[in-house]
Amino acid sequence: MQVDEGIAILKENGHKYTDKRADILTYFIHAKGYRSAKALLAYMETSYTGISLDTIYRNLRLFEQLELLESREKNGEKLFKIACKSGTHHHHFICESCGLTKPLQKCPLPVYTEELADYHVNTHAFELYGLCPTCHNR
Amino acid sequence: MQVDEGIAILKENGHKYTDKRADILTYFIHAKGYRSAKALLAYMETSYTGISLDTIYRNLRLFEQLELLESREKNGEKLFKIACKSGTHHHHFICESCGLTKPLQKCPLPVYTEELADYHVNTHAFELYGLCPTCHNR
DNA sequence: TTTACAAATCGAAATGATTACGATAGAATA
DNA sequence: TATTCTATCGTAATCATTTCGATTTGTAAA
Repeated sequence: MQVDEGIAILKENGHKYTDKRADILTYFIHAKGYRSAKALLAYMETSYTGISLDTIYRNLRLFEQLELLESREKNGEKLFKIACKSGTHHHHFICESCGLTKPLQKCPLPVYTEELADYHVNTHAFELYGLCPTCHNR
Repeated sequence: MQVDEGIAILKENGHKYTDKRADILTYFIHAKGYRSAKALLAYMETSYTGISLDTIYRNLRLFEQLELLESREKNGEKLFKIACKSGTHHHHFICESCGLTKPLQKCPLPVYTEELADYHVNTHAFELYGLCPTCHNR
C-alpha cells in the first residue's frame, strides 16, 4: 500500500486531499502493526500543533470504512493498522510489544472439518499473540 | 457450573455471600452466551430497584478475576459469559442463532509451530461461528 | 443473640475513549 | 477569483467504566 493509492481511493469516494490525511496514511504505512488513536495523535501533533481530536477520530473512521485501515479492540480502546492488500484470506501473529503483525500462511479451519461435520461454519476469528524475534531477544 | 460452586469459590477467596452475587451468577449460568454489563443491569433492576452501577461492574471484575466469568470486547463494550469449568484448554464453536457453544477438542496451535519457529507465542484467540445442526435444519 | 468490623452497596462524581457540533478554513472546479 | 462543498478547529456531549465517601450488611466471635 502506497500513500498515493490511499489518496486515490479517498478521491474516488468523493473525499478531498489534505496533508493531514496523507500523513495519517504515511504513519500507518510505516507502522508495521496496530496503533492507537492516542499514538496517532502524538505523532500528528509533532507536525500540526493543536490538531483536533475530531480530525483524528473522523479520519480513522473514514479510513476504516474505505478499508484502508483495519481495527481490533484491546483494553477498552480501538487499535488500527494498515489494511492487508492481499485479497486472500489469512490470519495474523501480533507482537504484544511493538505491535508488528505477521501474516500467517496457513488457516486452521481444515483442522475442524471432521469435528464439525454436522455444523455449518460461517466465519471464524483467529489471532496469535506474543513477541516477535526482535522484541523477544531484547 | 452451579451457583453454589461459584459462591464457594467466592468464600474461599475471602469474599462474602450476597443475594445480588448469587443472582448475577444465576443470570450468566442461564444465559447461553456473552452478555453486556448493560444487559445484566437490566436483569438485576427487575429484582433490585436502584442497584448501583458500582455493584454491577465491581462484581463483573471480581468474577472475571476469580475465573467464574470470561470476557471479550465488541463495539467498545466488554461482553461476559460463564467460564468453562473444564480446566483443560479448548476453543468453541458458537451458534449464531441459538447461542449454543460447543467446546472443540482440537487446538489449532500446532499448525503454526513451523511457521512461527522464531516467534514467542504467548496466547491466542480462536472462535468458530455458524449454525448448529438443529438451527441449520430449521 | 448481640456486638464488632471488614466487606459490599449506594448515589454520584470522575475518568478515558470516542463522537458530535457550530463556526471557520481550505480544496476543487469552473 | 468566485463558488461550493468538504475538512478542520475548539469544545461540549456521550458512552462505558471506574472511583469515592457514606451507609448498609454479612459473618464470625463474644
